Amino acid sequence: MDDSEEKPRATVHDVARAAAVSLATVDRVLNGRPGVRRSTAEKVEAAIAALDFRRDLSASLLARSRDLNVHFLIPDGANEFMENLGAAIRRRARTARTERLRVETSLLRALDAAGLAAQIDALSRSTCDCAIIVAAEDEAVSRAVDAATRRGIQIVTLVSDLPGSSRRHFVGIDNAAAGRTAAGLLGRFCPGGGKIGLVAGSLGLRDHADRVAGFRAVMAAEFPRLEIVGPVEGHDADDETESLTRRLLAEPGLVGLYNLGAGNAGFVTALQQSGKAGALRVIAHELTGTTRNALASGAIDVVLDQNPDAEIRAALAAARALVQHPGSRVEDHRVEIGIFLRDNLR
Amino acid sequence: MDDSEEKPRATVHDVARAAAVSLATVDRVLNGRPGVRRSTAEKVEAAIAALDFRRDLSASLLARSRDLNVHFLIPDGANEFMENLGAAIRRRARTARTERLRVETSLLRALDAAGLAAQIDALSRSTCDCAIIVAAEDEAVSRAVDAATRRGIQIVTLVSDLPGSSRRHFVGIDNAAAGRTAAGLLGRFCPGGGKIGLVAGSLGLRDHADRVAGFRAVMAAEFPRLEIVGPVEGHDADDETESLTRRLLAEPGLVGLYNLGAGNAGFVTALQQSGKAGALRVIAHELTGTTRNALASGAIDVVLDQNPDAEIRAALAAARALVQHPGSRVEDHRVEIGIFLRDNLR
DNA sequence: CTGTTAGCGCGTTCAT
DNA sequence: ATGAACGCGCTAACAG
Repeated sequence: MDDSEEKPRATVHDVARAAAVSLATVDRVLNGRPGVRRSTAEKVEAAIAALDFRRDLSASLLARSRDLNVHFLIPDGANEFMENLGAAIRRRARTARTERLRVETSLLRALDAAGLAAQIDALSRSTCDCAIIVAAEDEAVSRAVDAATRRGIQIVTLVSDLPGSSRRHFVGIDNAAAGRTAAGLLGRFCPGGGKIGLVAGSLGLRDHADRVAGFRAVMAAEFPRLEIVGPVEGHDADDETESLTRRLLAEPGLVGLYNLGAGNAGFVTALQQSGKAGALRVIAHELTGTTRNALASGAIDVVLDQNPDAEIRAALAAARALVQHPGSRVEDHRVEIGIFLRDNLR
Repeated sequence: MDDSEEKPRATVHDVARAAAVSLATVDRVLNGRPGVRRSTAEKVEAAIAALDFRRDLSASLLARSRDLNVHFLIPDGANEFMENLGAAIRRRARTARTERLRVETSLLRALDAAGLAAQIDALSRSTCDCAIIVAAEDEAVSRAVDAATRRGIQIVTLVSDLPGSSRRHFVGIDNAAAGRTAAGLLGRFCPGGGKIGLVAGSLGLRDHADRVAGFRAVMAAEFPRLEIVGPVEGHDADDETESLTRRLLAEPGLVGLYNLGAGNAGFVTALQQSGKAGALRVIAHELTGTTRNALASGAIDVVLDQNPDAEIRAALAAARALVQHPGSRVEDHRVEIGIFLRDNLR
């Protein structure tokens, strides 16, 4: 009825004995420090493999009387989502101290690639085991990531990926799936057919483009009676989003709206003022004060959300794993898309 | 730009010094072992509070050269959900060994309260720090939980709560919210009005009753044009659920179906054979092989899911916290309700 | 009842 | 290039 027996884990002592060397030598090999002959190193590697040795991270941190240092580099309050992300980090940071985890956060000007690259270059191995960054694709940033990796600092990308670089891990949602889901819901919400208005931030942003593509694919395949109007591009700014939304709302035969970008405040304002709030089926992204209120009032039906807490948790778990096994690859983590109606607001 | 400074954490040495006693005495107080005078213990407690001391769990486990022992007591393959839960435990158990966490699992006959109580009574403090149990409400089980708690074993309830007992923590979804969400979606799916059929396992089960209540509340408040038929009770058995569903499907004017219990295989069979699959809007619970296929084929529109991995993760986190701070209360953890269409299947 | 001490698995001087 | 010895925060066996 119970699980099987398990043998105790191998320790550095076991490895040292098996390789016929001292503990210090094993430690040097383990941490890639110099001062060990090629042949000796190989004996140790062999012993490690043979015994399936895995270092005990906790004991390691204890011995160094040092915490695991993780550094977040994220855009400053560019929008409510980033603010929520920051809040999630602070929440986690408090309980993290108990687990010998120390998280530092640097807020950077949004979209300042050069500044971000400089910050990454400034990271030192002695005060930072792993950096978790939110970055737009950029050549300078990729180079900084590569350099940091060579210095032994693990890099994890969050929310938006940096495919070309040597980042060790990505944490974020599947944006094409988010777009598909929005279409699946709106299609079922509007069985009578009609027009659906699309509001984006910028199609130059990878995540926005992915959402549009997913949305289009499902609409075309499953809901031929619905016609897509747009997308318009509000550049994630409230005022621009508001006026564009206002124009969309004037479209005759409009039955639904999908805002896949930020700028929700402007979006909701236009919706309320049109007098059509509640009569149209509406989907937006990210749970924030604005969207929560709109859910409660019925102006928005569904919010798709990338749960900041889940993303932070996944990123920190990845950080731990990477620091513990600097060699092995940790597979990317797609965070589940949160779907919220007023009925399941957390 | 960075976070504030933080002072190093207090250690047992600090506490011993502040209370003017030895380490051993501090340790005795910390672990509630006998052999300490009342007055001495109070001095130590005071010092602990004053220094905001928190024991280092890893160091503690290291010193005892012992893992954190967590014991799962769950129903055997009563249904696909429980199987998924078991699979999630096994998945987690593998990576857990690295973190000095040892998980043991006992599978029990479903709904055998006496058997469960006996298993709990058999738990020994020396081989089990925390038990995580899935239990229906029962007096004997509650008593066993209380006894175990007195023996120093932390008890966490999973999926279904045991409100009367001294269980230290509950992990599960908000079932009323799940019911509300189903209503919110079906209501929007069927703007033309009509009848919605309700299929339950048993209204004697707390979670099922909660779902029905939530569903009813939202339907009454927001969708007066929809009429509820049922609930019928299929007792989570496939054959019974199938015949009851078949009867519901004969109802004239039916536009939607909500199966809030198990027995999905029977439910889907009835649906397919009626020839109405795809024409009705349908919501069910728990992602399983059956429901995944039904989502893909279009027989089911939405599946509400309590993510087993998330529940296991939350339960283990609670176990850790409880063992680390046996005194303090850890607030219950409501797992988010997963909402899946064919478009965001993971 | 209370204190002393060795040691858990690992990292780190400091010798050799 | 390699090893011995001590300490990290905590527990436990043994003295007193």
